[in-house]
Amino acid sequence: MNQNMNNMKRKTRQREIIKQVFQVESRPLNPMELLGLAQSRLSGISLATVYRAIKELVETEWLITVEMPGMALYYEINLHRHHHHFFCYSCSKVFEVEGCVPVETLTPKGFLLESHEIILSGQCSACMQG
Amino acid sequence: MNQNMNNMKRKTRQREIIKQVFQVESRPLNPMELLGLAQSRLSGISLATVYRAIKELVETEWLITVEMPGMALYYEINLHRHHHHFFCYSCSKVFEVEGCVPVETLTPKGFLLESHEIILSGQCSACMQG
DNA sequence: TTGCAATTGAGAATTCATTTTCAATATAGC
DNA sequence: GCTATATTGAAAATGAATTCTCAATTGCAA
Repeated sequence: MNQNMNNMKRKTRQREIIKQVFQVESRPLNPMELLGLAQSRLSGISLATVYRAIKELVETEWLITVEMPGMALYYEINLHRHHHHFFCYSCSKVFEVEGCVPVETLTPKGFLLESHEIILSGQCSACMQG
Repeated sequence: MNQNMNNMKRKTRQREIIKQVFQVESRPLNPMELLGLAQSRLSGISLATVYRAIKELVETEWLITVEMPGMALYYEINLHRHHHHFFCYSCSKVFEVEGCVPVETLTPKGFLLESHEIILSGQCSACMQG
């Protein structure tokens, strides 16, 4: 009878916590970072659940993928805003960077520029002070 | 007696061809691209040999690593020149891009910028014409 | 040419991120 | 509270890139 329940997404403690972590941290996270942060709120949470939640949240576009060169994927809340990233060599955290620069001037002759990515690296302010 | 031969690097057909391919293509190559191009010059060449040669050439700094977001590593001849890259969505080839833009203006307050990476993406001139 | 260590090819092994399996558990409609 | 089923945790399985193993081959000094 209750056909309406088929394939219905349920609100679970794990999924709520995973979204909370992204909101509280407000920076891109990779699956292992996310696992650690989620476990500090609910110790039993598993890596499989983290991956499952990420997958769903990317599919619904609540999260977007951040590809950092040479690293596992990071994910961040989809803010629908053009921006770039800063990678900290000390703590390996990734941060959002606002603004942009005129990269189209670099496009080689005859090439069509469709998108671009700028990755700054160095030390974040927390690591500079530590 | 002949201690001098210990650990000596030998000049082999395979290694010469691998270096030639980088010089002729003059763009970053990943191991599979390199294997294909090398095999067209010497059909028996194996993937293990390609990886071994890359490893040596990176150690001697004849090659440098190019990390493209979300992709296997690419390698390019070390020209000791600051530059960036263009990734073609159609043919997946990576090209060197000359010049730079003032990215330091993007650095968040309190952060220390040590290096940066700019990756342009779109279509290369060959794919635009095809 | 000879001898021997460096190098090679082929495939097995490893590594690591991610996905799947499945029995146990928990959510939501009744 | 009861029930159906979506979700979970734990561990096994997968997939892809890279490294290793080892017997056969090759480069090079003598």
